[in-house]
Amino acid sequence: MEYDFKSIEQKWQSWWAENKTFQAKEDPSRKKFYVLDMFPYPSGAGLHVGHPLGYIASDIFSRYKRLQGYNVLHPMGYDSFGLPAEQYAIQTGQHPEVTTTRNIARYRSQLDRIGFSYDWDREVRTCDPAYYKWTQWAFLEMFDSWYDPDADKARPIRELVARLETTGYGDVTPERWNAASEKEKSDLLMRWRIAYQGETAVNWCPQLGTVLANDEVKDGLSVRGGYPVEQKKMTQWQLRVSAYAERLLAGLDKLDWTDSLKEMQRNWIGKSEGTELEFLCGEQQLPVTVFTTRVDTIYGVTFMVLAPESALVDALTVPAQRAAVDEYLTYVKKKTERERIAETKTVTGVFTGSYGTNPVTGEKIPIWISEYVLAGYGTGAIMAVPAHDSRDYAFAKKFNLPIVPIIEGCDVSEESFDAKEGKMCNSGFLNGLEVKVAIETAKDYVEAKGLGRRKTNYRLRDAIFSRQRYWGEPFPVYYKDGIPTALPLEKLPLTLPEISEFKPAENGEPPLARAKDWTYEGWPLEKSTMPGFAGSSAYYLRYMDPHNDNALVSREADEYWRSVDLYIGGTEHATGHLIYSRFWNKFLFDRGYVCEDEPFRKLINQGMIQGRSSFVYRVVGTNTFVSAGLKDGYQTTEIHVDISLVRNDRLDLAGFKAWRPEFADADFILEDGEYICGWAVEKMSKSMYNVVNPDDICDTYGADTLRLYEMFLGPLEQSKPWDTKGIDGVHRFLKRFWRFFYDGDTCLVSDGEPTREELKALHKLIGKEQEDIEAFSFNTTVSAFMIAANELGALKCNKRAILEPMVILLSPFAPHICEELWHRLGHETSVADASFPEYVESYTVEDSCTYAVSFNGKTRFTVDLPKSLDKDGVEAAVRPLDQTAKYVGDQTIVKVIVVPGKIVNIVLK
RNA sequence: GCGCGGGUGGCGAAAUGGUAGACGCGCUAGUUUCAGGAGCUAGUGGGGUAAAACCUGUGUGAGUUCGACUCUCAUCCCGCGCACCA
Repeated sequence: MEYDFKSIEQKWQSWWAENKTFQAKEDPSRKKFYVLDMFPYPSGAGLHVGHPLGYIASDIFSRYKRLQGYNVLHPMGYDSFGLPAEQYAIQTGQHPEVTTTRNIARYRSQLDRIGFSYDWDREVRTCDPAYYKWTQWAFLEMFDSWYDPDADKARPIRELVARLETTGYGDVTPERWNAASEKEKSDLLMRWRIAYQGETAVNWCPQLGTVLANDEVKDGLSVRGGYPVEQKKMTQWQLRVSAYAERLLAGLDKLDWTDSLKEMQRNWIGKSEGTELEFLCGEQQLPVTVFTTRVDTIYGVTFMVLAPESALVDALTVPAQRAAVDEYLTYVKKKTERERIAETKTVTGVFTGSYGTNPVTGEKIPIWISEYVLAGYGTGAIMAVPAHDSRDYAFAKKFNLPIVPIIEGCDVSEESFDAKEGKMCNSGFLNGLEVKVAIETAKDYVEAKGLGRRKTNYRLRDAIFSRQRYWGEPFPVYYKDGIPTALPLEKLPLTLPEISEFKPAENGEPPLARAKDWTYEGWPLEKSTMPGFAGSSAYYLRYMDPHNDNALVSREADEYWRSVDLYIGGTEHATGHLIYSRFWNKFLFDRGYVCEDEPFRKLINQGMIQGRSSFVYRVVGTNTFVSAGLKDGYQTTEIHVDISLVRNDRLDLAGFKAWRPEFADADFILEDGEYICGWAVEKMSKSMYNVVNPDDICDTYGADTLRLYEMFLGPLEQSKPWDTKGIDGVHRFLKRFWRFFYDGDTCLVSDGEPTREELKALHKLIGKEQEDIEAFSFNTTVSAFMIAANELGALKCNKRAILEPMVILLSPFAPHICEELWHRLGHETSVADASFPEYVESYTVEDSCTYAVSFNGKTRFTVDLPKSLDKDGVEAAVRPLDQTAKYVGDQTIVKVIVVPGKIVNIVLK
């Protein structure tokens, strides 16, 4: 019987499901390993061949760990709340739940065909009330907590209330607190709660009708849909992520993530250490605080700049400048975020008419307003040092403000000197100091004189947590006398009400305003819902204990599974999900609900798989198509052609004619009797006719081939184009592998003793597979299988003692064929429960000098050498021996290069 | 501007400082099969040769080294991230 992947794959997929082969159970007697994929958002388009790349890698790793004896948790679920389903609902009137359920079913059937070892009993869906009960619970816990900077962790809000009542906290005295009304108390507590309501500038997207978080906006456009976003002041629910900035930053050091991803998070958190200084400004001598990282340049300050949104603008504008300032503010306000970004090179600004006093020099300097100063960062006001800051420089040049260099010998006639190097001059007590020293000296000076203080700023903002949307978790909050009040825990989950239409209500309120009786005990419930990242922030915890109705995760389950050992997913979540999850987890850790403060110990980012589009070239004005190699002789238009009509860049002419009516009578100019298509690497999308569906690959080649091929394509972390033409290679390998066992219906497997050569081939593979899988180098592992097959094929080896371990080795990559062969070899239990073959190094040691070998690290040989060594050629006997490097005379051999028969080179130390 | 990755055959790619291009695709030749497809054998960086020999070759230039795709410096290009962040 030939390798019949179709029946094999179906058979074992059902068998695994029936036998619950991959069900994970807590078992304290066994070592655990938790392998997690970033769960997908089930979109209407279904999976293309790029989506499963990471899933295949994690599945291989899971199965590998299981063979190594670990108790593996490998779950899957769906991130099923979110904008696209709701946009679709608005357009079609279909309930998002309906489309979401349908999309999930499609995803599931696509995933099932690939033969993943998921424990589907642990599936979670973020839109399931039994799941989002715990999202709402976590929100209430955050609402019920404050960040205690002394303990450096979140604590119950009642502890803060107790302090406010007795000793006061911050600028709130006990007298003020105790005299405050309920409403005032609520407002005050919002200043400290982890989940709080507050007014800030938000990213408002009119087309989507909702606010968005910073990571949901890119280049002034919404990430979902690409609609323009504008800044707007609104009162919103927010999460105090900024309180965790330092811990989120410090925690990175302990994580086994790639440097680039850590760097992205560091950039996003944006720590900057500097100084805050007070300048007395205007007639009223208003103290204005500025933030700077370069106090050393204080003698070079020639003006100040306020952000247009700064609260001080009004007070510092003198009557004579009022009209000009108003005009400028109107101009700024009119601009969308996108225009602002596009025009960053244009320098704009206006003079307030006021002057401030440099606290160190006493000098009077003009105060300007400009949009290059951001209200949201630092204090929204800066001291400008045009000589040593390029933005200040551009501004000074434009408005003819003085530029005073304060570093010896620098030339500021053409551009500013931003580097932190050189010796200070024109700077009073700082003169002669190196810049780096001067920064510290100036900081000390300013603090000692009481002019300012050291201050650390972060770019990381609190997360805006409300969305004016329907398809998300409702906030478990109602407004009692206008005071935001937590719903009692026993009322959770607060389920989404049915509504008839998904558009915002006529009065501009969120869609939930359309719900009948959206109240609790007669009080109105919150009408916005939570954002997409809410449900994905703790899903990895829920997998540990998905059916628990009393807790997000039980203590036992949490203490057993602890945290994710390996997390695989795309890099697009670097500054969104991966920040929020870490924040969320740290919060739960602070409050004692989980035992690890970091959720994902190791993280791998799989690359994207791009499409490979094919083109035909139509000669302009005709219905004649010219082959790619000849197109230069004609004037042509490039037309995307469906890649299913193309094989190895050769066009299926009949298929092409049948594809579209207008091509039915197409003519072709061929080269060597064939039409060669052009190609390009582009994103996979329907409009480019380059989408490859994994189902189709499973139909023609089988899931095992798909799995092997996706791994073989190249390094996991690298982005690469999908090119179906290489797939035959791995498919051939599987067919060859099958033929080691069967020739037609004849079983070839014999019981003989393996030879040393055969054992060598096997153990080379075992060693390579262990090494490569641990290093996530799956493409070279697949190569190693092929090499082993070549070697064993040349040896005509059909011995059980070799083939049986081969089946185990291959099973993480190609589980179906291996399961089939495993059972045919007489086993009754799954190959997934076998043990990984033990590696014996001595089998792989070379016993002839066929290859170059070295003595450094892995020792393969010792060499008998004469005591006197001649660089140009040494006669020596080389003996195979797996021992460590020996001495030659009193010198250590560091390396010896050997080619057949002679020593090429010797290195001594 | 700052930061992080990368540049190796026609293509995807391998190479602890030690025979560069493993493995696969594609291509070429041979062979097998009624055929479709597939299988098997050999070859395949470039130049050179009847075949060898030989010369050359990992973006570019320098350096360290007996020896560099690999390490260091400079430079050019590509990808990604962050960015009027003071």
